Amino acid sequence: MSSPAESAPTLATVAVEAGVSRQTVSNALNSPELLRPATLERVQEAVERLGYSPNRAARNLRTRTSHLIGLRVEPAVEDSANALMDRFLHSLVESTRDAGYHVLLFTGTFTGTFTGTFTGTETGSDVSGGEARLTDPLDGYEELLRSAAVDAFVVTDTYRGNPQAVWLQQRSVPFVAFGRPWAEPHARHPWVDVDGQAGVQLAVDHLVERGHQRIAWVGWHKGSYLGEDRRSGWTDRMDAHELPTTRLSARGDDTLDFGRRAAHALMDSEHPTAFVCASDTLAMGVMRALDERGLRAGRDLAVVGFDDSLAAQVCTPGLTSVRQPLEQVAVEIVRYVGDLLAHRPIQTPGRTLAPTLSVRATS
Amino acid sequence: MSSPAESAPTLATVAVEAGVSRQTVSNALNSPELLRPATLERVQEAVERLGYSPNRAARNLRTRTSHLIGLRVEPAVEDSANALMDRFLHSLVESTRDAGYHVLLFTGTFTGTFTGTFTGTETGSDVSGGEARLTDPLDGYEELLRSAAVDAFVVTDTYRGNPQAVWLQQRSVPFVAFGRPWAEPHARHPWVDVDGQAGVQLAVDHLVERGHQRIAWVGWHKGSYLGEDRRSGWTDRMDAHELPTTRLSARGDDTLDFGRRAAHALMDSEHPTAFVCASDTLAMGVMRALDERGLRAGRDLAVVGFDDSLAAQVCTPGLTSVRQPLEQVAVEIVRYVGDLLAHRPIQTPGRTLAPTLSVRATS
DNA sequence: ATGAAAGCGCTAACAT
DNA sequence: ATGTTAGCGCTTTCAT
Repeated sequence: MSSPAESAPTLATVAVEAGVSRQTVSNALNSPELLRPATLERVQEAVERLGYSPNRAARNLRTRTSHLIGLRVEPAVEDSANALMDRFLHSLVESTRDAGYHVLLFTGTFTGTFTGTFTGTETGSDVSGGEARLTDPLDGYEELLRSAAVDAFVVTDTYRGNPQAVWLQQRSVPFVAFGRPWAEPHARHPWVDVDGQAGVQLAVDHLVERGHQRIAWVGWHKGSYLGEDRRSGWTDRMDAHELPTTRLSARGDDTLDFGRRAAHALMDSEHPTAFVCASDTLAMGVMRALDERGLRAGRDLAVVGFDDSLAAQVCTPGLTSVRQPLEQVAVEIVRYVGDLLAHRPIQTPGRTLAPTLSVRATS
Repeated sequence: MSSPAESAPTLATVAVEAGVSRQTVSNALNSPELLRPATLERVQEAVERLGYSPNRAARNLRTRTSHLIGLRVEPAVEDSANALMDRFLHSLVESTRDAGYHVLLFTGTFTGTFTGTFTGTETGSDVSGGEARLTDPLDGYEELLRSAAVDAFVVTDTYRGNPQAVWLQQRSVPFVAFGRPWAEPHARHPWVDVDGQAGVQLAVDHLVERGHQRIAWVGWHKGSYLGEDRRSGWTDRMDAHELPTTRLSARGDDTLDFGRRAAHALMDSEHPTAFVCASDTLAMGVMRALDERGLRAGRDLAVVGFDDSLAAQVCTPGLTSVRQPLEQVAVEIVRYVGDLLAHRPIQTPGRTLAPTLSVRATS
């Protein structure tokens, strides 16, 4: 690279430059403790002088590893506050780098378009309040693995009932999931998850401390494991505080409009003083409903969201929200990937991390 | 993969299965037109039956390509509405896939922490209203290139005055920039950018149509090329409509708090009826200021942001915002990457795309 | 249209 | 502690 014309140096170039054999250069890089200090230094100087970096393809071919971790990205959902991906992605890239890996992004091919209300779990989908693009949830994984393009996968969309997990496990594909294997309690792959129940408990306790008694839940359909987990934090703590939950719960799509309509319905009949929501998107819908009634979140009623999205941070008034420790999630995931690839036995197959509450003006 | 024990099939396995030589299998994959239809079909059946995918490392070693495109990700900035990355990233992954490539993510190593107001352009930084993590803007590129891990880069943070572009060009690194080479008008690398001036013009015309006459600008520091480009859309159209701009402009950090303070200051002395902002983050700050004065965006005053972030979409009232055609940006970038790697001459070194205006309740 | 030979750059296994 | 040999799986000549 130092001079554009000459081709990149190889092990052989460095070997000649340092006056040693190719193997010694290889050892200097991979097992420096084998070299006599003087030789090591001579080789390192040559490496430095030539600007040598070992060719990845050659190394990958020989070692049968790529030091790449595959991550399938789903389309960003419009009209939703769910911007977790940015934060998680960077944390993941940083963690993988510290472990000597890189992240390879891929995507599924779209198999069609779906309009209506999403209910099933057999295909991935991105619901944006109406239209969704359907993708085969397994598309892309197989080819990357067979071609040895990646060593392992990080699977993030397991919350839909993760059909991937079953398939990947059957094929003994190395992967770590962000999300518990809800539908398969006996699954034995490593996973990292955030305790949604604990997060909502934090929210409820916070609201009770603030004097609220009629606290409503606005969440997702009954079929959603994640949704029910978060909701259980509400029922648990409400029961513990001996507060009513009857008719104070609404379940539906993860859309702004459902949050809005649910809030209107609840306010019409049940007069809650606070809303706890399964997502920031729903919370934004609740805020919209309050606004439409001339009410103000934080003064007239309290609202708490889930995800601590950028929208929660910058909207007015600032939305109190449960924050997932994504940085820590990424670190734990990469640790598991390391264990997997080193064939170290996985002691605990899963790890649940505790979220925190970002308190802002709406509560 | 079909049976966990047996190792992955290779060209040789397929050749035996199909009763041809290894070379013929290779041809079937890479130059199918060379084979007689009957032979081709026989080979394809064998490929299918064995679940064969060519080993990437071996192919990469031989062809000296990786079919990987490197993208450096910067940390997600907290307390900012700037969630462009999600949308852009997915578009890029999709476009690259269609072109037979994958995206490899990497990150710079942090060299320190910075507190205060960002002004320089010599290092990358992420300003989050106070503390920033500094990274060497070139870190990571060189090693990936020397080791042939990637074929080319997509460089996204060129708006800071892109020191990368100069360095990468000097080394004749193949890369395409998202963002014009503002500081180096004679740079000859391919780039794709969005016309910020045109976006703001759209916003101003929209507001004038709505009857506004005192339209204020809330933007970034004078040193920001991007910021000045967007601002010129305001001055241009204001002049064209023969509307005043004097003392109606504020420039500062890209933070919610600056937007808020700027809005207060402008309202105290200049009584604007509308605000056009260089970013959604600033617009959110303006909305905060309005709220603090008991005013309502969309009823009492108009506000327009830039980026069409998720926050703009879900906040109440919905924020009118300039939307960048990121999907198209990604497509154009990948087209340039293809030209670059195929050594096709680059006809036009840069391409500017027109944004649109997403009109919502604040205007 | 198909096959044989060579070699990309590296590291594992073995020898010294 | 260093050198020698072989081969990972593929594609690029070149020959048939």
